Amino acid sequence: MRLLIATCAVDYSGRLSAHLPLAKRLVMVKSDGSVSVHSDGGAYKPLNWMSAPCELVIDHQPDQAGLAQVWTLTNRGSDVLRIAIAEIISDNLYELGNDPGLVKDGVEAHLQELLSEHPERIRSDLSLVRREYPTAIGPVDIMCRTTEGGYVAVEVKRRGEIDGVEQLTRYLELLRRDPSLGAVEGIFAAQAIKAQARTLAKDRGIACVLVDYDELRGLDKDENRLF
Amino acid sequence: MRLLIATCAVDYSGRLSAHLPLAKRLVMVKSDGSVSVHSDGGAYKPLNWMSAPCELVIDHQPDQAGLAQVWTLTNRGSDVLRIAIAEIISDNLYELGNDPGLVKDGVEAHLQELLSEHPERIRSDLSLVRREYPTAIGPVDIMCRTTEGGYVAVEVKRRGEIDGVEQLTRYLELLRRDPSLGAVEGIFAAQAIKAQARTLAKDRGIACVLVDYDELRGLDKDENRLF
DNA sequence: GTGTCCATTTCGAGG
DNA sequence: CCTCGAAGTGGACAC
Repeated sequence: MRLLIATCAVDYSGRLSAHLPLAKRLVMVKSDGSVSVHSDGGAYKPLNWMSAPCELVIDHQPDQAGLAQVWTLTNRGSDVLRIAIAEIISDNLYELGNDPGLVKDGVEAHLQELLSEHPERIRSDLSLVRREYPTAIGPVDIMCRTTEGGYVAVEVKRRGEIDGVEQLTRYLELLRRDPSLGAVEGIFAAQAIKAQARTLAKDRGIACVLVDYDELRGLDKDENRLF
Repeated sequence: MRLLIATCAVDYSGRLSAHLPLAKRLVMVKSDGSVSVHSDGGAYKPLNWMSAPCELVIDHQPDQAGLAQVWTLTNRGSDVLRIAIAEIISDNLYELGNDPGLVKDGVEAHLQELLSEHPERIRSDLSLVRREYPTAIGPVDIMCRTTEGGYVAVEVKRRGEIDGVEQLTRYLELLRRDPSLGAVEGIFAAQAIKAQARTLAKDRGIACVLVDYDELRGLDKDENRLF
């Protein structure tokens, strides 16, 4: 990784056009060739960048007065990132090696997995038909049956928002056209559900269920302990 | 901005749990207090981070053997980022000052602006009623009338995807309940429209129109040249 | 402050 | 390889 602190102006032309006037910034060049230009504020997102794969050409003798170097980055598309460097304050190269990578826990996939193993936690009368129940417009997260024999389509989200309700509505529309299923209920299950999503769900006759990830995980662990 | 190259392990606990085993990485501390941990690959997104506002506490005498420092970052929520530093390879502080900021051109707002100035480019029989036409559930991007006097609601997207069709559908549902408008058509306009979005739009009786930003911008420039 | 929607989204999984 | 959905999305703007 190469870390350059420099006074520079940046122009990007591609999916949009963007310009950065001359100022002191960090230019990060990763070993895969990708480049990002950071200011000393804002979140982690750089002001400008070029993702790998891309090609870097450095002009050490730019025509324009006052410029030390001009970097031109291009990729397969028509994107061009041009970094005009007036002054280099520092320039360091580090050998970091490959990163062993991030381990995540607690994303939607885990929630869906735990809920499908404990459908009674969604509603006491439910049993699992299958996860990722296929339909023409995409898979229903969890398909269940009630003790009465009716079908229940469950949409799982970490955060319940309006688009999740829309998604479940589309599935229900389709499933209810299938005469082999009979009546199909809809349940929207999430760790937190926004008021507007809750309102829309109610309007559509969809039940909302709040789920507790930590509790579900605990349940799972307790069960495994029995063996 | 402080740039630290260090062998470190990272743990995040908050909206999810994540762990990074010991490896050499870049730790970037911005002047607003935010911290991000970067590997030497991937896109610009860091492996882990803590956004401002947050608080950093450094333990210079950690109990655990082999650790030089332990950084603990906390924010208002219950998020905790812990960076266990085994070895510091380099540590530099730079004074970058405030960034003058980015100037962008070509985002959805510009597309909407250009289209509302040239509604005939959406469909030849259209004239503008108004941009951001207000409804109870949010503004319609562009509202037009036909030469016949019918209304047409236009949803503008840079990239046409399924949620854009859903959004327009909600607007149309509402607008069609308004007896003062009469029949209301829907048009989905975008620089590119995905197959699934196109299919859903067709199913909903919504027309799709592809627009060329460069051509529109050219049109706009030509027109201005006349004066 | 809250809610909504865009983004050069990035990232990962699945076909 | 592309397509699709999730994200600790972040950020901007309206209400």
